[in-house]
Amino acid sequence: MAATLKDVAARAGVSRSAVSRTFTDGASVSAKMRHKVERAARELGYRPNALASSLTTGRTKLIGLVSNNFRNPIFLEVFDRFTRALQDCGLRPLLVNLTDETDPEQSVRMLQQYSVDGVVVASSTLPPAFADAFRDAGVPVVHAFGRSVGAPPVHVVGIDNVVCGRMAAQTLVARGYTRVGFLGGPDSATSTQDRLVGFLAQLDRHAGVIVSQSFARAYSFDAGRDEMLRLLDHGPAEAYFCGDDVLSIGALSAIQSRGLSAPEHVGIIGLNDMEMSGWQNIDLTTIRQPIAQIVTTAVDVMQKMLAGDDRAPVARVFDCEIVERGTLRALPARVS
Amino acid sequence: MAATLKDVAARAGVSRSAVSRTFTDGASVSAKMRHKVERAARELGYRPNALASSLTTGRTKLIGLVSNNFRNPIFLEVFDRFTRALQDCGLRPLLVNLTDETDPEQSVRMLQQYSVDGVVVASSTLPPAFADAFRDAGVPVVHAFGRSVGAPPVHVVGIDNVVCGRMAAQTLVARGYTRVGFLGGPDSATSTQDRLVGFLAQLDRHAGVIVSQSFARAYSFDAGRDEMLRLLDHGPAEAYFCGDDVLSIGALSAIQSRGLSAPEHVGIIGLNDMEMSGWQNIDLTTIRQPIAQIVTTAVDVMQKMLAGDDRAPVARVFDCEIVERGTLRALPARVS
DNA sequence: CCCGAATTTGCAACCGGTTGCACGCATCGC
DNA sequence: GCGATGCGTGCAACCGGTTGCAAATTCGGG
Repeated sequence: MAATLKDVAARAGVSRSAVSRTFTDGASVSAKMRHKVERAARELGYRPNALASSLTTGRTKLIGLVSNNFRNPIFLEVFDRFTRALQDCGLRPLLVNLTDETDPEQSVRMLQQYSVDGVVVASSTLPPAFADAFRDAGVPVVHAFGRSVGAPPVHVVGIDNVVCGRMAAQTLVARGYTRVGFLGGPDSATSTQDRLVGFLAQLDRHAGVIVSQSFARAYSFDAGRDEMLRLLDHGPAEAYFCGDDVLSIGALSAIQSRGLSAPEHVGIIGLNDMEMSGWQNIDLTTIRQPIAQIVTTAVDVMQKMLAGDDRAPVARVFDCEIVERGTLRALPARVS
Repeated sequence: MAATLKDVAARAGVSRSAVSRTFTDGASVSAKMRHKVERAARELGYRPNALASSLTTGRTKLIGLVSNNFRNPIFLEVFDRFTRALQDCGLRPLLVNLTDETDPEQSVRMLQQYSVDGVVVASSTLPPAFADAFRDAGVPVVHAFGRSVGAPPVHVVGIDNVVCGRMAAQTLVARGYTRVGFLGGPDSATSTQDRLVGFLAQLDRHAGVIVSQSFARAYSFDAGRDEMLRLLDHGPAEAYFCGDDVLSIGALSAIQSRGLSAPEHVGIIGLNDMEMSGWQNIDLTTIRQPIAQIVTTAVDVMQKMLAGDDRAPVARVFDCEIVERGTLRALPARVS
C-alpha cells in the first residue's frame, strides 16, 4: 500500500541510499538531490517506516509507560502530562496497564519484544523490584512517584513521603489535636509505609499525643469510606492523616453519612491536592504534591539517559506544601 | 545485547528458518527440532523481536489509542478498560494525546510511521472527520463515544445522544419542572449538539415548558461552575440538564457557593454516572452510559477488522438509563 | 586548465526476522 | 524393491530501511 523507500528512489531516479539520507538529518545531500527526492516523496505520499529504521538504528522512540493505578483520578492528570511531555520530545508512549498483572517478568519481556528505548514506571504502589527488573534487562528506566532513598537502584523522581508524614503530623499538632490517626493506603505500598514512618517519628516528639493507625485496602474512594465507617464505629480519633485525597474524600463521605462533619467532629488532611479537592463541596485540606514538576523531570531524566548519559541513578526529590482548606480546625489564636 | 535468531540458530546448530518456525505457530517443525531450538533459546534468553517480524508479516499488534479528553475523570476509567481489553487480546495501546493538537493529519502520519494495525478513537468531542482521516489512510478504525448515525463513515460504538437528550427532558417534565435549561459542553462537540437536539425535540411536545440553553467552554468542573455562576446571576431555570457529570458537579458547586442547594433551589441531572457522582457528598442524579460495554464492543469490533472482516461500517448503539439520586425533586404523587 | 581535497552519490551488506521453493529423507502401498 | 507421497529442513530472497566504503563529482586554488 504505502509507498516505500524503493518506490521513491525509482520515481526520483536515484539510489535508495539517497532517499534514506534526505530523510535522516545530519546526512550529506546536495540541494538538488534533496529537491528531487522530496518531490517524488510528496507525490507518492511517502512516510519513512519508523519501525524498519529502528532495526538498524536500534532506536524506536517508543517508551513504555507502566502503571498500576487506573482508579485514582490524580493519575489521569499524570497520564495527561506524561503523554504530552513525551510527545513533545518525539517519543511515543506505549501504555502498559499492570492492574491485574502479577508477574513483572512478563511486562519486561513484552516491552523488550517491542524494543522500547526506555521505560517510565509511574506508580507509588509498585514494589521497587519492578523497576529494577527493567534495569537488569538493560533498559533505561525512571521510576516516577517511587520511593526516594539515598542510592536508589534506578532513577527516581518524586517526593519524600517520610517528610510528608512529618508535615501532616506537624500540622495536626499545631492545631491542637491530641488524638490523631493515620489512615493509610494499602500497607504494601512504599508510599504508605514511608508516610507512616514520618508521621509517627514526628509525633514521637510530642509526648501528649495519642496516635492510632489503620489501612484502607486500596487508594480509592470506596476503600477510604469503608475504613472510615469502621473507625467511626470504634471511637475515632480527632483528626486523620489520610494516605491520599481520594481516600480522604471517601472518609469525608463516611463522616457525612453518619450525620457528622469535618472539621467539627473529625478533622481530615489528605495528600495530592487533586483538582476536585478544591471543589467547594469537598474543600479538603491537603498536602500538595508537585505533579507537573515530577513528570517534567522524569521525562527530562529519560531524555538524558537516551542521549547516553549513564550516570549512577539518583533520587530527585521535590518539596510538598500544605494547602489550607476547610477540613481541619483553625490554628489556635497566637498568644502575643 | 539481546540474543537474536541467528545466535539461537548457531547455538542449536540449525538454520535460522528452523528457529523462526519454532516460534511461529502453525509452522511445521519436528518435535526433536523444537526441543533443540527451545533449549538453545532458553539458554540465551532469546525473545523474538516483534518489530522485526512485523516487517514481513505486516502486523505490529500496535493499536493507536487516540483521545483528547484527559481532564474528565470518566476517561481514566475509559483508558483503564481500553488498555486492559487490548492487552487481553495481545494488542498494545500506543497512546496519543490530542489535547493541544490541531492537525489531524499529523497524528495520522505519526501512527502510520509506527505501522499501527488499527486505531481506536475515544472521544465524544473530536469531529468525525478525524476518525475518517484514518479510514482514508487505509487504517482500520473504530470511533468509541462517537456520533451514531445511520450509515457512518467508520465503525462507531456509543450511545445515542439524541435519545439521551430526550430522556433528560422527559425526566424533568415528569417531575413538574416548567422552566428548564440545557447546560451543554462546548457546542462544537457532536455529543453536545445531539443531546441538545433531543432535549429540545422532546420539550417541543410540552407546550407549557420554557427552555433555555447555554454552553460551558469545556467538559470540566471549572467550566461548569463558571457557567452556572453566570446563569444564577441572570435568573436561572428551575432545573438543568448538564452535558456531563463533571460539568454537573461544577454546577452544583456554583449553586452551593451562592448559598443555594439542589434540588431545593435548582435541579440538576447529569450524564455518565461517573464513580464520584454516587459519592454521598455529591449524590448526583444522572444518566448512566454503559462504558464497559462500549469499550468491550469497540475492542471486539477492532479485532474483527484485524481478522479481515471489512463489512461496511456500522453504528453500535447502547441504551442509557436514569440513575435516580438526590439532585432532582421527587416525582409528584401519582393521582389514582 | 589542471590537480588535489572536499563533498556527494551509489553499491552492497546488514538489522532481525519470514517464507516460497526445492531438496533430502523416511514412510507407505503394491 | 520400486516409485509415489509427504513431512521436515535449509537456501536464499525479501520486508523497509541504514551505513561504511569507494567511486564519482564538484570545487577551489594556483
